[in-house]
Amino acid sequence: MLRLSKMTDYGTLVLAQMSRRPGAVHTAAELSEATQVGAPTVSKLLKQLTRGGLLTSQRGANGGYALARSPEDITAADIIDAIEGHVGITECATDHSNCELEANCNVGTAWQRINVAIRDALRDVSLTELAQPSQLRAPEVRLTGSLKNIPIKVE
Amino acid sequence: MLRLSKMTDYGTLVLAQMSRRPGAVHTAAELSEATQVGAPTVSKLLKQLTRGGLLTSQRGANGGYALARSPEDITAADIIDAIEGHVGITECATDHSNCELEANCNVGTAWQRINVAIRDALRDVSLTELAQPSQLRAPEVRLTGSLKNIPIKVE
DNA sequence: TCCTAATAGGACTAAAATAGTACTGTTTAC
DNA sequence: GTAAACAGTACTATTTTAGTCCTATTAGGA
Repeated sequence: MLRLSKMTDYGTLVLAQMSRRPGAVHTAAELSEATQVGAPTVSKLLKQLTRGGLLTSQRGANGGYALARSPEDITAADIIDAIEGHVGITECATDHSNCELEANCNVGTAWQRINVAIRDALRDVSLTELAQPSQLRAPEVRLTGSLKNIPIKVE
Repeated sequence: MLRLSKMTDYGTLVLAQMSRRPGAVHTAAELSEATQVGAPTVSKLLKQLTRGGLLTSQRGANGGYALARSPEDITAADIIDAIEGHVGITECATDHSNCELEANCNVGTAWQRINVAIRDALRDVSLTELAQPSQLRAPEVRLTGSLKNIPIKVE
């Protein structure tokens, strides 16, 4: 847990690809070709990103998708929100039926603090940075292959 | 995504319960009773937490589990590591077979930066804080019921 | 020594979330 | 009017997570 879904991974690839020509209009087929992610999947992602306000779409012949704003103004938080929905670190149920012991459930604000810190971190990184080839490579980390192949060892 | 699994949620409840009497030895049955989490599940959690070094265990009659160190020295990161394993925000595969396009996969260090920020946030919160009844309640947040029932709305 | 209380470990099943696909409808350019 | 392209939705398959159960091991006490 605490990791990105594959869809977000793919979504980042697609957006990174688009950010190479920020003004251009890209078709789903073209982006699928460029990223090697399956066409139906790319199509689904593009719809989600459009609904999330990150892309604009143009129907019909010569239509396609374009970035709704400059890559600097798109953050990791935006991408995750668009693809995974706006979820926090803890689940939330509007229904309280399964919790008998109130004594144990004062475990709230500390997690909220963590959650805010996470969102700050996510908001602090732009698509531009996400799309950038990495100059400083961590010594033991291999950086070929897609995002999902980057072993991240923290501490 | 980017949320805690139920097991981590339960694990926190169990640890919070134990932190009330930091030196004491608790049996799995007792903790299940106190937290209302199913006995086999609590048992499984306690094993994981023990393997993770957060608890010490004593077998046999009068045996049970105790905190391996003071609640101040147990962090949210420790709990997550013990229960969910030491994972980063991105998946990691040792096998590179599915990634054809190397051009798209320079998307590494920015995620690493985010990952480090997240781990810092998790390391900054101790079990003591997690177990504390929350004094400052966010206005719209209901803090009765278990952890999973706290709707966390960020921004 | 034997019985009971307790954890250790692992295998297995069930449920839920995710990923991926397919189909049908709508819009627009030529 | 036809083809290109997105929009929306429903469905299936896969994977992950949650939860249960069984057997083994350890330790205390009668």
